[in-house]
Amino acid sequence: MPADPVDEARPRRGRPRGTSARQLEEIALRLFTEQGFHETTVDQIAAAAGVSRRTFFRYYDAKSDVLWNEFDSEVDTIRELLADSPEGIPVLEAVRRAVLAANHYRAEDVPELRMRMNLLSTVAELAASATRHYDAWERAVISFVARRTGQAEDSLYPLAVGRAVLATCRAAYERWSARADADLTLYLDAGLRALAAGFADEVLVGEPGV
Amino acid sequence: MPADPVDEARPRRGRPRGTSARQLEEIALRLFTEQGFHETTVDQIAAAAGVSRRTFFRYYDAKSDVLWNEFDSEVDTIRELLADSPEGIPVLEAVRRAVLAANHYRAEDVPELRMRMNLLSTVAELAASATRHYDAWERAVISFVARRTGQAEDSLYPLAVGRAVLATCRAAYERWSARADADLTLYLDAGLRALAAGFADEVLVGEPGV
DNA sequence: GCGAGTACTGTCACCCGGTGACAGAAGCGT
DNA sequence: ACGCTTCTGTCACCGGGTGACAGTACTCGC
Repeated sequence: MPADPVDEARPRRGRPRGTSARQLEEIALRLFTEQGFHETTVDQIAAAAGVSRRTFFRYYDAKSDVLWNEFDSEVDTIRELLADSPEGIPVLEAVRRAVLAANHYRAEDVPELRMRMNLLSTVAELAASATRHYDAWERAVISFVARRTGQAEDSLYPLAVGRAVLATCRAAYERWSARADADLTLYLDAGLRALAAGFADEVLVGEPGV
Repeated sequence: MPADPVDEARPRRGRPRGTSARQLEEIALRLFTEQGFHETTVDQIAAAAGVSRRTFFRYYDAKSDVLWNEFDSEVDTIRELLADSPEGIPVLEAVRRAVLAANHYRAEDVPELRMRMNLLSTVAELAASATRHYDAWERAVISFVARRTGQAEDSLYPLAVGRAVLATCRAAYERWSARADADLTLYLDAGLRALAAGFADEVLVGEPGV
């Protein structure tokens, strides 16, 4: 995402924008759900927003980036929460708290969130694009673990923890978006607790309260 | 990968193949390391193999698939090892053993393996393509966990275990390909043991024996 | 109000990855 | 020799993504 440093105060200098990253995301989400990801061309999204194809690519580097707008901003939240985390508690416990705190959505945003996540986990190309966006997320955790354990960021354990935490969260996201039976944070909590317990056989026997 | 059911006995019916998936992989790996992934076009790979561009896409569905040839076959090994796993031992312990057993490479294959992994973890587009290939790997673990714990395959815990295991292995792969200081299996073993211990702070303090 | 600078926009041309259709090439069996 | 089968090359096309460049619509200083 090249520009768009948040919708600031009105008085800017040059020509005003013809659209916004957020508007493009909304339109894209609607078109994707209506007619499918592959069946929707960038031209269509751009046309629906009243801009040219070239302009679309000035807001997003790729067609598959258009649904990640909101998610990307969540990373900063997690990084801050981890930085403010108290010293005493175990690493995974701190991570769990930060993740849960960052994943509270307003009830009115939930339907859109579910739509987006359904697409992100269903369409192969979108799932592939996840890598790049989760990277920053992962690095936030990795840095935190490396700092807490006094290791280099390219050491095995910080790397493994960062990836495993992310993987667990993605499992929770997916489980949640597939069925509409419980709160997202409930799954995140259960998954991360199981991870911290080493996925011992005892904790694997039951589903979290449905 | 559409066709290529392993190089069978010679006497086949129609026109003989002009190349093989393996040869294309070797050529691609060489060109990618020499001049970069993006700088190498499919035309170049095909030309170096003496076939047309169209033929390349009959061996691989995408340019970014060309380095996954060997890896894809490894999945069957893991699935079999998990199926033959004794009943008594914990789930994660069984998974760890299967992964370690499936990841023994002949010393002469190691340089190529490292080249490939370097590219796969360095080039963004290749890292993104990993999703699809790891999927089968993940599902093997998920099925196993679901069977052992008596849960559905789309339940949270099997999903989380499968993803977390894979994530840990990827961390080990990456750590290994970045530096050439120890055996791959050593990192896999250390990572998976740490995962089974819930990444408790005590085990995170030291690097595995270097 | 008027020009200068600024920040965005559209148009155009181009490359490359990926696909469907179809004809041709090179082996097999009888 | 012939048909069948399997692989191949050529061609045409679509769509994602990019660089270059000109145009547009603002704000600011005067």
